[in-house]
Amino acid sequence: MQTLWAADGALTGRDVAAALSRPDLAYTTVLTVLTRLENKGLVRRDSSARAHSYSPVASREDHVTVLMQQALGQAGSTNTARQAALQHFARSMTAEEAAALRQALDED
Amino acid sequence: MQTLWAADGALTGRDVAAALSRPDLAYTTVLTVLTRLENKGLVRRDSSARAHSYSPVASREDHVTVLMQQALGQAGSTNTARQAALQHFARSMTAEEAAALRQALDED
DNA sequence: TCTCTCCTTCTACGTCGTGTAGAAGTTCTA
DNA sequence: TAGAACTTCTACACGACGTAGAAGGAGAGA
Repeated sequence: MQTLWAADGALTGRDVAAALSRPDLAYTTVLTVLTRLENKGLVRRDSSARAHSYSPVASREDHVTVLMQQALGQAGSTNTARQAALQHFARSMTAEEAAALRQALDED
Repeated sequence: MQTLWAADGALTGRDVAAALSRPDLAYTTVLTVLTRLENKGLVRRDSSARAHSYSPVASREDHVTVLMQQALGQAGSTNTARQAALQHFARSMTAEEAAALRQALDED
């Protein structure tokens, strides 16, 4: 679903349908999905032009961050629970990811 | 749903129903949910005794880690995409969380 | 101006996950 | 042997999602 968001920038419904890896999909299907994404607040619509154009509300990175925070929320609300979960997560990462994360933490 | 897993250890269906914060729930409802969790591989069942007992397959921390990795997967498959997402995530954390994560990374 | 084309909006249908639970069948136990 | 405790089967409502057709409005060229 969000796969379409790889093509970033403001796109019209027709553009999105064309950029999609699924040419068989009906145009109205794409529109419906875009409308639902808009209702969920993931996408913003510009209705000024005749062909409405859609753009992502948040960057992909921001979106992933929200998802990760939600996942972390499953650990519980206490600090210790969250920290324990983070420790497990840290051990699950590849070396490159760990390095990138460490660097980001140091930059602060 | 997973709220029940706060009470850890192997519990029988009756135990789970009792430990639940919702006394109004029918016993069979709890059983159904447990069976579904088992089908999803989140819970293991021991059918040796008459009253089957259920225990979590993975610790809460492991489960959260899987969820976080899935979320991270939304960033894309390339290293740069994942690292960018991790950097955003790092900035979204509280100071305590960042400290815990840093420590876990250092322990390695 | 009229007609064709493009675009949006409305409505709909099947499927799946989930919350909830009753009915029926099975097995201990007093 | 009867009752209690358990499991299993089946079911229903509901919301999210994927998919798409029908209808109606507006711009553009003849």
